[in-house]
Amino acid sequence: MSSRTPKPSDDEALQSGRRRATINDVARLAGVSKKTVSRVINRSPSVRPETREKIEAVIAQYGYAPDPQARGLAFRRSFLIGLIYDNPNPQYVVNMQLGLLDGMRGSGFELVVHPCDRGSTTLVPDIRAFIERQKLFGVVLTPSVSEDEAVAEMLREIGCEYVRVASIAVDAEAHSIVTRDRHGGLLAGRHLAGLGHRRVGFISGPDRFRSSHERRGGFEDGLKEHGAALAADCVAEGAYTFESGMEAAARLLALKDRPTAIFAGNDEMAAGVLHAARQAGLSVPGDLSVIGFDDFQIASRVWPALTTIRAPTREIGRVAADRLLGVTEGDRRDPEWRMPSLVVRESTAPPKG
Amino acid sequence: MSSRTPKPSDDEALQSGRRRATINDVARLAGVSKKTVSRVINRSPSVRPETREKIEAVIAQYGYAPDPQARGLAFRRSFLIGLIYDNPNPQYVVNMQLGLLDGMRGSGFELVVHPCDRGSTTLVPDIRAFIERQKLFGVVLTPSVSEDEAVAEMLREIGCEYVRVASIAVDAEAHSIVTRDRHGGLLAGRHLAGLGHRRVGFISGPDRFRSSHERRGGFEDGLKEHGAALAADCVAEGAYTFESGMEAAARLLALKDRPTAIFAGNDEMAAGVLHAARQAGLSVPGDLSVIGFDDFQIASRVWPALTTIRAPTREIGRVAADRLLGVTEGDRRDPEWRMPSLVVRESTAPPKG
DNA sequence: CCGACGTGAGACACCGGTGTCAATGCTGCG
DNA sequence: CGCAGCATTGACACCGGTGTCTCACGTCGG
Repeated sequence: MSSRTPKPSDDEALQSGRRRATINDVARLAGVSKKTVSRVINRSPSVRPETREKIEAVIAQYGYAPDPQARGLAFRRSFLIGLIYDNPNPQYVVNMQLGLLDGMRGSGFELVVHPCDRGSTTLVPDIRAFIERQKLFGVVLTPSVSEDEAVAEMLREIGCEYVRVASIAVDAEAHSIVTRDRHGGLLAGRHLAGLGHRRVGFISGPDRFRSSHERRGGFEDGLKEHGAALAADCVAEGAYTFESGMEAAARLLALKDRPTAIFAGNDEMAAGVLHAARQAGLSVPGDLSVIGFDDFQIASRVWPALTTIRAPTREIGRVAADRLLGVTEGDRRDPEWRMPSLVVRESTAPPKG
Repeated sequence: MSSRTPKPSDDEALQSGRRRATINDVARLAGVSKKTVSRVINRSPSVRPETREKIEAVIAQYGYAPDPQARGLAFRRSFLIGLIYDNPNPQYVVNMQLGLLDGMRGSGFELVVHPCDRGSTTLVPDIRAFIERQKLFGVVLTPSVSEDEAVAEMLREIGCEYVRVASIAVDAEAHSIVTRDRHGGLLAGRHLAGLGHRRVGFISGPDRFRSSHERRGGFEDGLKEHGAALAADCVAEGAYTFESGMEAAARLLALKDRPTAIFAGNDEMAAGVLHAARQAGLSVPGDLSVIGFDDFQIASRVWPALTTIRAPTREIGRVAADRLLGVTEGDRRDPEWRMPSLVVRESTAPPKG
């Protein structure tokens, strides 16, 4: 009994559940030192099995759980994981959160959310302050912050664990989760060209998003497989927003030789394309096929429901959490399940005539 | 100088910024005890102005910020706020998060997200474990967990600060933020009846959501103002989901004397109504007016764009954070800005003939 | 001039864990 | 039988703050 005996009232509170057990209580009740209890908690191998069992019995009996704050203070590190994002799409954010929580369940870690502004001049110090203040265990970065090298460098400098979710490998394997946007684009290209479309349009996301380029690159590859190609005048830049999609589509549909199909960089913009088509008096998919990217809720809410590329955002989130927490099994297991896939609905059809 | 002098290497690290300053450093450099520094941090009045200034100068010079974990350990409380929700709508969740973060900015608190399952039999113990483990400062509950009395009682029992966001006052004023769904329903009723609709339909949310009843109640009030009423056969129960809205609408549209307008409990279901109308060969708003609730992104993405009731979710979030952190000014200032409001788009029109 | 009193500040223990190092007991070997 | 060597365990300091109590130092009234 290394620690001072508690006042009777304290012990009473513990018995009745009004007070949570601490490591001192467990040590006292098990008749060992708190350090040994600490060893059991941390799975140190140098504890005799019978001692371990005795301690574990007390832990179970009183439902003891170590205090993350005290533990963190001693470890100089908290049990919090930060999600740092700069993404206008709520669907993406929520799915990513759900995926991360899937991967963190039962780990004792919690998720702290931190939206930020990629364009801010104080981006790096802001993120740094956030991490250092809370002594975060690690952070997950999603596009487009994940594509910022200055942020990554700062993270390395301060020694913070991190995982970057991006459409290409932007970092060492341990820090990078690839979303294979290029493959998604390929599926879109194959699908449209396979239906017989030859003059097709593409609406990209913002230039600063790596995914904009990957989706386009894959798209062109897919078209090529069927002998089609993306004409320069059929490319318009959007901003991954509904309005930008609508405007970009209006431009494409105003061309003399207008495309018979449009691949929009995400579902939001694809919804904008549908509106533009309606305003131009074109029917979808009769006069114009439309394909999106993401397969978020909106894809099935609009009319006609969008053919789109499903991005496994939630699954990606789970893998990111696993990676951060050092879980490695299941990660390589069948990488297919976290590849983008084609979801055919009603917005695509062969071209007329 | 109460604390031991650090090794020269430590001091060097501090100077170069490689090590963050602690309260001991500040105390030593200011020539006071750490307790006095603590007093300055906590705005204790019993510090002489000149002493305070001296300490504040050192704090500013070294960019000292107290460690939330150490502080939390001593306070027996963390600087984390939990968002506990059970809401299938990502738009709602993200807007609420943004609002909370608005209110928390600069406070030194962080937001931890915690989705849960209202239907789970272990709901109360799960939430309790979450709070006690992290010693949360407080939590924000949103519908429908916010309407669970067992959860609220547990929170009171363990002495956790909390704010419940709900459509009616479910608790003492300090713990309750009212979203005035009834008023929103009223606006919808006035709008439809004002346009001349007399036979109108209503699709409610799930029974366990208080908002389902409030929106309906307000709706009936609004109809009554114009001498209209909600017939019993024109009410269908949905689940606040797209599919449920579609199914409920299909039932209403199959009535012999079908309604000329439908008020759906939220935008997701309203989108479902649009699909059902299309399948029934009805044009909106020509043959059928549709009005939703929330004014989330989807409302303007569908076609025709939805007339809907805008719920100021983000603003509500900000108020919730203010309330939790004890900010009271600005709270009562102009309550209008956080009332639901009518947004007229293209899905409503006077009935034919 | 003296004692009561209020104010500002420090000493010390404590919050609930972990790191370091020394002590203990047991085993195997010369 | 004596001792090196390993496996276990504990004592103690420490992580970076706060609560409690004490003390030194005026000030003021009698």
